[in-house]
Amino acid sequence: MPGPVIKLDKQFYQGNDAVTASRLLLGKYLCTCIDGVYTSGKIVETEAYMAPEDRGSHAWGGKRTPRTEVFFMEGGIAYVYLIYGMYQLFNVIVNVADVPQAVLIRAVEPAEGLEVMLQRRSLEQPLRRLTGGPGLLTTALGIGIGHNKLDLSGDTIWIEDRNEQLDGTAIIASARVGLNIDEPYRSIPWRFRIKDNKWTSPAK
DNA sequence: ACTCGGATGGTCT
DNA sequence: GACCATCCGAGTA
Repeated sequence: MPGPVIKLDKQFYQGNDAVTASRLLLGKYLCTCIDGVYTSGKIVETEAYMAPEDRGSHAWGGKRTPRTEVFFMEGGIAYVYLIYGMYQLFNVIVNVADVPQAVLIRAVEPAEGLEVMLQRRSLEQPLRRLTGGPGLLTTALGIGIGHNKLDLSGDTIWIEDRNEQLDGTAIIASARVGLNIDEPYRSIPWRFRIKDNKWTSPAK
């Protein structure tokens, strides 16, 4: 018998480090209600950013700037930023205040609101590029820079546990994507994805 | 199947 | 002014 649907709360976000949360978020549902329009997707790929030690993180070394201040808030809020001038990437800040950790959501599998997502992505068919990539899923779900620092316990963007079973052996861990940094952080396997899922992002 | 380059703008030195 | 936690279309095969 399936259990109840539970919205992830402060307990979850503040009670896990980024690596643990990255694994636990696989199989959960990222949901948005933007301008009254509901869409959702099952999280199938994540990456952990473990500042202050992690050189791959924007908050590496505990660096505080206008952009990184969000990292030092309590877990359970959104960090959304612009990359390459055109893509908006969605992260979840986790762990307690002043421990600057985040989980990047890299891919979701479309769940509800398919027509709206297709429209937002200007696609006719649900191809992998509908939601298979960090800059794509935000477009499909209607997430943007304006949602930076948004509290995920509200009713605009949130994550649900629908109590679906996820076998631990079905998780693939590998090196994170696109980081030009020194070892060991270049190669640490902090990218996680559900094995054999067609919606995971194309990058190696 | 793959490799390559262009688009585009905030952030930090 | 260099660097990006990216994506897509064009070219080659």
